[in-house]
Amino acid sequence: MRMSKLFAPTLREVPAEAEVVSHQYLLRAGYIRKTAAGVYSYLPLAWRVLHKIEAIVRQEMDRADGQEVLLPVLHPAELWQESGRWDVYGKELFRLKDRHERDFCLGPTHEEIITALARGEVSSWRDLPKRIYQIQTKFRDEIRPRLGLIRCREFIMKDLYSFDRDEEGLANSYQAMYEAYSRIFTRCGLKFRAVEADSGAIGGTGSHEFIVLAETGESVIAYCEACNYAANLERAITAPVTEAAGEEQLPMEKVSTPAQHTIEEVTSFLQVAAKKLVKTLIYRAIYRDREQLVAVAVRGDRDVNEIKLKNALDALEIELADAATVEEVTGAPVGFAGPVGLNKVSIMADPEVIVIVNAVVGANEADAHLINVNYGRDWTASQVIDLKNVTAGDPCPHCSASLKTTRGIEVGHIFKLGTKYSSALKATYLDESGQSRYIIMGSYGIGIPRTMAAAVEQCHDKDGIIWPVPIAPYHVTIVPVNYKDDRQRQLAEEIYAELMAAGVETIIDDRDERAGVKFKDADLMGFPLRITVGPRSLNEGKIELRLRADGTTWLVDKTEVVTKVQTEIAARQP
RNA sequence: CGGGGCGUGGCGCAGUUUGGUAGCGCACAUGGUUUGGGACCAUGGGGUCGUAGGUUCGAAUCCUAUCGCCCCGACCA
Repeated sequence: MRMSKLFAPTLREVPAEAEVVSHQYLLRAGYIRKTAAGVYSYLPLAWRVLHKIEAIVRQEMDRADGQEVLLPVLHPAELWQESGRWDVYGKELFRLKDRHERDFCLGPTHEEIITALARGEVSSWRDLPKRIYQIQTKFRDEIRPRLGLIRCREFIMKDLYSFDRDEEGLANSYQAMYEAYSRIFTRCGLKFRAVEADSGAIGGTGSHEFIVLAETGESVIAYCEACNYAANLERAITAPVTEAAGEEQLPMEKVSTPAQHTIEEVTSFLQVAAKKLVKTLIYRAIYRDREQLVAVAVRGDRDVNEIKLKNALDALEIELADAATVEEVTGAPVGFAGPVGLNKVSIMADPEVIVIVNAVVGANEADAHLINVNYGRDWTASQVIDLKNVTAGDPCPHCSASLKTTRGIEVGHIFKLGTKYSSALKATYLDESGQSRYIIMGSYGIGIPRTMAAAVEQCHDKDGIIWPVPIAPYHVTIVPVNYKDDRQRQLAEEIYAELMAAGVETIIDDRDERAGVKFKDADLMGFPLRITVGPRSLNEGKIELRLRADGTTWLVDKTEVVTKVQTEIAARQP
């Protein structure tokens, strides 16, 4: 490709709307342009990168017995009503009507479509297993699109659905996908971790997320370097605490703590560690037909994990109760709630709380706390269940080594669905004994543009993108320092022709621009290799080959350029 | 949806407080000088100041409404 013809307008300045590096560089280097909030046009360079990612995904899906199809974007409401998600999916679903006032939506995911397809076409155990996938544009009316390509309202996703006869079959499919995903992201040249995830509203019995490690990510994960434990913070757990040793239980006592509301205030006022405090929060749990208030007790140095709480309560939504409600329930202003004598609501306690000896808790009256509170003697919970966020340094639940935390971008998610959709949509097959059974399903997604953005988040420097070779839009760019110089131009064109003939994906910067401009653009666009044709090396009869990643430069003979380029590219294909 | 911020040429911004008919840098075009890390000089083109009402002799500027965009939160494969 000739730079003079390439449609990749670069920007010197950072557009004001771009906050994260992937967004900034993809805009500046001419890969994408925004069409509306969370809706982007992919320009030629981006489209090449996306194709490369898709090609890797296809190969691995096919290798794992996936079969590619293309399903509709436009979904009739009936299928979504049948699964119940027409109501449940909420405002995130893009809805529309046709000219006859019939309801449709734009597909945010395709469980309904694929399950409806399967129920018509799969009838016997002989038809299973099947693994069907597509790469297709999805629509989700996100509450807040953000971070450029990382959270869009329209995006390309690979989604595969597995259909099995039983749990064992599902386990096979799930494992096959787990391995395929690991290969995909490895082949894309990305640093990632597969983590245990909350399966959320999608439901099912198991789920892993594939997280590309990057500081700007929306996900926080906890992982152990000593064993292979890794989980999204939403569901990460820590090894159970053992009984605190030795300390003798003292008589409970009320102390005055005027205007000491927060954990920090109380710990410094009473000179006790936050670990000795019980943080008591009042939550409102919302169900389909009712609401319920609960008190949640975690250790003073902990944060409540609202996902765990929501799951434990099996509620549709949960939210912190407002100040008036807290006062009504506890009889005290916010900041003085405690589990002792709290009888208007049930109490859910984190296991760490009940082993504290001589704890400090709110007294349920203004400006007072209780000290030397002990579980069992002074109060009891209606349920003791893990409700906290783990933090770095907590012991690993598997091996007790110290957990670490890091941020990342969720690029893939695999779910065991079980019969959630097959039962709702009546997708059954006849087993070997002639009995009708629901098909056991799994669903497995990869965000393609998000993967591209995640790669940029992970692979860049102050000058621009540094593409991993497997997903780079072009492998090498040739920069004649002065294209108008006959000798440089001829040699550059010669090398270009040779590389093209050898099948190397090459750009030649044939623009009448100053060298600096071409270098800057090449760095910004992130091609892994750069060939510089200029007087310096030309006078020695050599060509310069430079590695974008670390600036390594080789002076090679003209006749060896193609081989050297091919060698360096091959060396960087995981 | 709650909180905050912003809409002025393709991009980045000034001008708004104090109303007087739009400006700077980049990019773009032409000519010249340059040419190994975003050159310089000269000339030039391009903007109903998001939109709609209102106030006023006069509105980018004041008022009202509305649309769009960004950030934080809630939410979310």
